Amino acid sequence: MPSCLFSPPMLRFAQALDTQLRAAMERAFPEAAAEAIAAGRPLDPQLAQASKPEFGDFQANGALALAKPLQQSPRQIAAALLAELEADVAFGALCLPPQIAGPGFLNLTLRPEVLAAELRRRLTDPRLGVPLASESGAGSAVAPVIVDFSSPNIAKEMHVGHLRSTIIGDSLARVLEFRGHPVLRLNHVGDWGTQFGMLITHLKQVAPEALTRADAVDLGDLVAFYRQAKQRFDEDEAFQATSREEVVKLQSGDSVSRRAWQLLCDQSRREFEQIYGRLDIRLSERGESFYNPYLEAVVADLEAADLLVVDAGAKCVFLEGMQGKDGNPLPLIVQKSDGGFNYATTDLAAIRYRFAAPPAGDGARWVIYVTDAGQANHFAGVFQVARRAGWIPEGARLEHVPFGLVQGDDGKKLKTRSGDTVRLKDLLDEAVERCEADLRRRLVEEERQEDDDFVQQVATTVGLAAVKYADLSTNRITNYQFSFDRMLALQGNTAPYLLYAVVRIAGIARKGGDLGDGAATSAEPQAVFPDLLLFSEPQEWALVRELLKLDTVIAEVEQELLPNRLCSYLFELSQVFNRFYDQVPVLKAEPAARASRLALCRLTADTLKLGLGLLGIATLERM
RNA sequence: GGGCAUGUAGCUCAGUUGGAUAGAGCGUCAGAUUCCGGUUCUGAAAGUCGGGGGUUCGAGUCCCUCCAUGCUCGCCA
Repeated sequence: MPSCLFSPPMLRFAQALDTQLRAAMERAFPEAAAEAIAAGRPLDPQLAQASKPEFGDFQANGALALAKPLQQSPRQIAAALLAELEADVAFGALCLPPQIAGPGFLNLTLRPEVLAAELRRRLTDPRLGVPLASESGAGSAVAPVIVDFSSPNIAKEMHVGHLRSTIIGDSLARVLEFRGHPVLRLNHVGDWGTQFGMLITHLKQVAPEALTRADAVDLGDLVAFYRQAKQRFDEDEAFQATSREEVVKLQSGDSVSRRAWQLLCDQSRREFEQIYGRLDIRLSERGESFYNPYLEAVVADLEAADLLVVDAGAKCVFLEGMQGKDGNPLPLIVQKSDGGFNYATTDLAAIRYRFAAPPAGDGARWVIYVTDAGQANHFAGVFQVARRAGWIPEGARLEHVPFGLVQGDDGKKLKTRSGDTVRLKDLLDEAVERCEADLRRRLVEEERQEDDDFVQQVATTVGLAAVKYADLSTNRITNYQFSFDRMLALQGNTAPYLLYAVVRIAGIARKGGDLGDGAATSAEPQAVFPDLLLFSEPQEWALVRELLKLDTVIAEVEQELLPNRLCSYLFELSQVFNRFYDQVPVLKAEPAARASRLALCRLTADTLKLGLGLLGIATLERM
């Protein structure tokens, strides 16, 4: 593992310290260091974020691992390292004298003036210290990253299952975009395949107008027709045969079928767009049908690579290291015995196209699939075949980003009382309605007067924020229990709690605190805040340290593709800020302290807004 | 039966290359408030990290095994 992957706070300092520690180790133990380098495993100081605040900012654990090979006690080794570090002028400029603690940990604390200067620098940095990917030297940032997410099915309504993919995918795309990657957000909608054959066949018989006129039926009707069609398909062999013929017609470009299909897609698309609009999500639609022209080439490629086997009439690739029910090798079917293609073929065509160099493809170097964990096997198989076919360029990343189920209070898959799947639209509506009711109750209690626009605006923002935040704040791989009561709670790790911290800071600005944030009366931050920020209270230092962690957290989210890490950080930042706000006066402080404290407020608000923005969550000035 | 994932406080969940006494929120109990919005803050109780074995100076984290739960396993997507 390269050393740039560790994740203590403040990447820049961490990298400097890591270098200094390595040099110190080489000076302290030249023979062991030389041997280690010769063996291809240079001595590692094991620099990490301090596990507790009282241990400082960083800790180096390397001494413990060296005890055995060096035949010395860990504390002795730590002492030798410490002596070398104290002779290093650059280290002394960065850190206070290190402490040896416990069995042999070396605790490092950054100098207050170093922290204050870094904080001051961030006040004038719109990126808040987060480097662009191109600046951190991580490969070429020109090749697009493709995030494949949301992917609802035509003629079906979006439900909670699409919620997670949509929200997680959007957040990951935002983080990657912020880091400067060109991101292609692809909506791989289910707009192709057998279901259209049966739907069109059914509609031709019972509601032909739906296939020739836009708006003849709404999505709700379509969903009902879809159910009926599915039922007939399962029961009626003649219907099945007609449906299959219809699929063939559609796939071969028959104009009547094609037009009917187009109308169905348009109808669904309007519905999807409403949801995406509400959730502030941008997506480029590129459905399964897009890859139709490439399906035969996929099979031909696999044939040429000598991977295809015909088994029971179907063309398949047998997967390495995967077994089916009876212990037989597991095939990935790319062409059915009736000559038709299935979803594996489409997914293979998509991978092939996405990695292919333009203009024949997207030229991606990194492709991310955000789908539920139940598809892990499917993607493992598809990815394996794509690799063996040679479609994945050297050094490219191809990964499935799985997520768990949304469950109800009973721990089972979320359903309505009547047992149906929960429509996404209804779920969002309920969140906003509950927020509004709660807000109106509070307004009465606090005897506040607000107009309807304000109430609507706040309820919508908070309601949608709560839904998104609840989804993003748990580790995506585990199932999570959906609960309006928990996600809308005003305290705890919830969207409202975070939003309230932003509101408090806006309150300080309204009461006369100049945050230098571009309001008509304020000048640039350079003029508003002193060059030297002065902090005295422990609550201030805690906030300084928390604020400076942002760059590390973003790097971690990008590496692990785990938005919940960002949520945890923003929650902790809000807690540290609330402690500061509660215990340290800002507006009533002495002028020198006041300016520095306003700077903390300003950077806290900026950090929360930026972080929530990366989660796709809007903030408010009042609530 | 095979594969993958999950199992941490009463509940919902974190836990970053293996590191110091396992963390948070809710709930419970006990406190704070002339103050920038109390949607706040301080503190306490609460754990055999599913069980067992192993590797290691050190294991919630890695390995083996067993148990429980969920998902998945050739022509749906």
